[in-house]
Amino acid sequence: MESLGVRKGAWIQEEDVLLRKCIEKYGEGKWHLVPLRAGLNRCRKSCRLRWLNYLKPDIKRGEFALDEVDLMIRLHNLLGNRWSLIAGRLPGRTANDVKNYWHGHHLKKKVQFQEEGRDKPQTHSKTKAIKPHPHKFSKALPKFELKTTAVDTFDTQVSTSSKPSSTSPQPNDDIIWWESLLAEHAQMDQETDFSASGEMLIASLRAEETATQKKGPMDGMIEQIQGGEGDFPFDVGFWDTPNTQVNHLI
DNA sequence: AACTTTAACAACCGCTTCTCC
DNA sequence: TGGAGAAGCGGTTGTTAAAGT
Repeated sequence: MESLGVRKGAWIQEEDVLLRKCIEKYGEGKWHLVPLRAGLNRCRKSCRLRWLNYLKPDIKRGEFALDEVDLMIRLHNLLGNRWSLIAGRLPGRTANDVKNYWHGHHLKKKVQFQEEGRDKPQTHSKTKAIKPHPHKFSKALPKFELKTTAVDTFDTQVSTSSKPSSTSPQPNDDIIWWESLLAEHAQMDQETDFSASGEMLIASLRAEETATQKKGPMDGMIEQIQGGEGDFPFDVGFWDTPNTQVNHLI
């Protein structure tokens, strides 16, 4: 329960200053303490969102670049409306930014294309999304236990793929499973450029696995797919020239 | 006035921690 | 001491209101 009588609506500059000072002093996290520490009459979630979507120093503002849009479309095609995961692969962009852009710009263009009877833009009429693994893993969960639940039709198709056993994790089994899963997905996308998405992910995962042998294959992948801010090929130039750098990986 | 853009809220979910038995 | 349920928290996403053009 949030305390009664908390302020709502647009933030004023004074509040921003208080919040910024508080985060600078105590760091991110412990959001339930932030209103108290900052002396703000706001609920914890309001403070958190204000920081993450607006005040955080590394937030990139302004128009989305073409390569960002391209990557966004690819990831949306792969993941569905998992805005936080998509934003995690777009440095400086927040889930809110991505979501707003998608609704404000991308869907509008999509409708425009359809109305003009032109070739469909780079999106699908029906998203076939891969539901990523849980954002956090319970300590009680076996290391390789996957918890995939159906998102829409795609997941039911995917469920027919033989998933690696959680009880006997074999090296590469998870990669192989993802490989076939993404290959299925890529096949559905053959008429578009998005077929590269799955291969990009697989190539990245393999590279990641090689680079971090000390980790299990899924560890690296999960971290990446969860949208962490670690080093990931997606962020370092793989996508600078969409659709052109994929070939050398194949 | 209509449309677009964007910040913020509300609802929901999953996980962790706490409390009780 | 361990299990079950409740409560709290952080995080995500859909929606909407307000500001801007």
